[in-house]
Amino acid sequence: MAADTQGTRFDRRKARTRAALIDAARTFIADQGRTDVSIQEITEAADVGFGSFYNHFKDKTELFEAAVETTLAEHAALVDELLAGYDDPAEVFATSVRLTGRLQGAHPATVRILLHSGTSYLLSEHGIAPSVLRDLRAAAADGQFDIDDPELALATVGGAMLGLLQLLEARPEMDAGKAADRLALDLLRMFGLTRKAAEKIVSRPLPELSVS
Amino acid sequence: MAADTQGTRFDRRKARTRAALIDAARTFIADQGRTDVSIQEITEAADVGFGSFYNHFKDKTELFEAAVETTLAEHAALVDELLAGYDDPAEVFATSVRLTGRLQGAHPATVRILLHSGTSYLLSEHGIAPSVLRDLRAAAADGQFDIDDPELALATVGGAMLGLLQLLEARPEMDAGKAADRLALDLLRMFGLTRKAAEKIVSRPLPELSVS
DNA sequence: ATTATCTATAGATCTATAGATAATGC
DNA sequence: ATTATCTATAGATCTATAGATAATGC
Repeated sequence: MAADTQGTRFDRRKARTRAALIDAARTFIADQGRTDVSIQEITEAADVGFGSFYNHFKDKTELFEAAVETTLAEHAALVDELLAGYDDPAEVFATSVRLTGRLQGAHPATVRILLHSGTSYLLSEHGIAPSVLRDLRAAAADGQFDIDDPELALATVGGAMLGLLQLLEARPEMDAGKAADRLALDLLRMFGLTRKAAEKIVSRPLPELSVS
Repeated sequence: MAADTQGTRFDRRKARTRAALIDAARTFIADQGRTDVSIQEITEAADVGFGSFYNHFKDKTELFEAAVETTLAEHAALVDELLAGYDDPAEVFATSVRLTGRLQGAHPATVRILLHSGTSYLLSEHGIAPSVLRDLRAAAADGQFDIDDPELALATVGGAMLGLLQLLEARPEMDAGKAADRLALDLLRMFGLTRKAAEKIVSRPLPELSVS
């Protein structure tokens, strides 16, 4: 069997402990929305000795920051992978929105964690923000999108996206795909496309989002 | 002198203590982004005896919820008052966005608290959500806005608004008024207005936002 | 007389560390 | 030999309550 990771067996054991702690932290955020659990509860949930916590994190804040950043990174990696085949910036943008709006079924914990972090990570290096910003700049540069300030556009669409996820959490009976597609359409229109042009982009087939 | 409030002097004293606690809680959120301060720190900041806390709140959660709700209510009252003279739904909507984007100068603590609460209050009864929803429905009903699902529209614009506030927090050198007006324009366009029509609405004079 | 406020404190909880144990490297 | 893990615990902190005090109502 191949090793899970690079490095010695020692390193892998260490990484496993760290991952167990981060996973426990993520579960507390996603299931209970709480970050004020005791370190003891965390190590118990991670099935790890209490003292091991301090081998990896200075305090709880550091653990929860790592947990959120890990989640953002995984989300970004997922979207990146699914969008590998696309290259038109407007389509890449619209597809990111359509996919993220459909995330709840396959990755409910990720959605909860994104919502828990609120807007504080909208401009973060760790999530999809950098690549979305790149797409927005590209679409603005080739004249597809009418954008004045790409960072403002990024903050706007990121916030709107969180708003959609929040609504879907509150209204589980809603059709998430329909709502996500509508948001994508609205955002394209916000960038100056006609309804017709936007509909065309939004009705293209989506890559498959599989449960992990 | 007139009493601050209805009720007996007893009631007023009680209300003052409660308000001091809520104010202390708001200051902790706004200045430090922390809700994990001890009850002792809170009562000290409020200059209130420790035990008094329990006359008003069951626990810290209850206090901080009250603090956020109070802030949302004040924000809604402020926007309501400033918009008293307007009646065209599209203009009311655009003006709400333009004003809230300019909130930071006059009410920085309010902005911090809105951001701290993230998207969780986007659909709350206590803030401006109910009246924005009303405006969106009205604008959709008379054909000014192309909206399919008013709640989706509400979540979208609320999230976008939070995104703007987050960006302005991170980039204090930005021109808040310009950014807010641009967001208002973009959102109008999102609802199907042409750039020209949106510009016309967004260039109307604003009511004055005074520091309180 | 009533009720909110305040002070003091018991008991619970929580953090951070020290020292022992176990796993791996070389 | 080295290093992460684990267990145990001292000391700090924190919560919730009890009981005393002070302000107001009638």
